[in-house]
Amino acid sequence: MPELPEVEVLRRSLEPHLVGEEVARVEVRSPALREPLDRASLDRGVAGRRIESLGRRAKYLLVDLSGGSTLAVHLGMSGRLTLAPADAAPEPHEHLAIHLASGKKLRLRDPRRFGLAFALPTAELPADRHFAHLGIEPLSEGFSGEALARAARGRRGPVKVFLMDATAVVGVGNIYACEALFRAGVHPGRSVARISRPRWDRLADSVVAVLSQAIAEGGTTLNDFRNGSGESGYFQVSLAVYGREGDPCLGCGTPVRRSVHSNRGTFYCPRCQR
DNA sequence: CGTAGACCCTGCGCGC
DNA sequence: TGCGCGCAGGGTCTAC
Repeated sequence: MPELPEVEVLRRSLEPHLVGEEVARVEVRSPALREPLDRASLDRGVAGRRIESLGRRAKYLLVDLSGGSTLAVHLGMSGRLTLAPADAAPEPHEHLAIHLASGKKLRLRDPRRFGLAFALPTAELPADRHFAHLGIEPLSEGFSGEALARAARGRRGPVKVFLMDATAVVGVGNIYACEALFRAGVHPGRSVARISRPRWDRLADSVVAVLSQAIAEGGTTLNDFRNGSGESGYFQVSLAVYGREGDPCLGCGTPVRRSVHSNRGTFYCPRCQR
């Protein structure tokens, strides 16, 4: 489910339910995620603490806890984080449950197990190996065509791969990379070395527009977390090219084409995107 | 040193 | 209907 907009929608929808809650206990049901869940570290850094706020960095959801501790959760490809009554039967692939003193539990389900969850002292977060290498936040003040051009300097390869490279820009995954490139009229296979400044400007604008719109649209359907259904607004988002191979381009009617970049499907209009 | 590709894992939808 | 195949929104590691 998660690129930046999905994580941001999740953050906003969970926050009012979680802030002020106290963590009663941490239940590690199955530790086998991308990195094994560390029961002792989660106990130390999460159990018994109060949730103060929810943040986000890249595609990580950050649960800030009392005493200067942070719980970081990454949903990978198939992760779902939902609220449920504490006595609700565990779902299949429910790896972790954060039990709250109020009688609810925050549960992490992740069939493909590409996700992560770990605790760390908040002060150590910037230097932590999961975060230290991350690039610019696309919805932050400093993001612009100039910032993109600067990040791309000295790099090669297709611009689509660059947009999805978290050491350059964070939060842009496969869907929104395709959508932003379509909106900007830029061919996904174009080399980053051959992107003019006006194109970088258009690309930056498109990335911001696509992510913002997705957040806004996801935000219209975010009552799910009360009933724990786990659905998000994801499929409500109107996609222009992603998943539309062979269907007419919304701009010119040319069939949308699919190619592959670093093992990820790429959707684009061969006529509108150059 | 970058960059391209393989790989981690399970589930689902499609074509036969 | 049943089954095998390809594909899936993540990141990282290795071989060039």
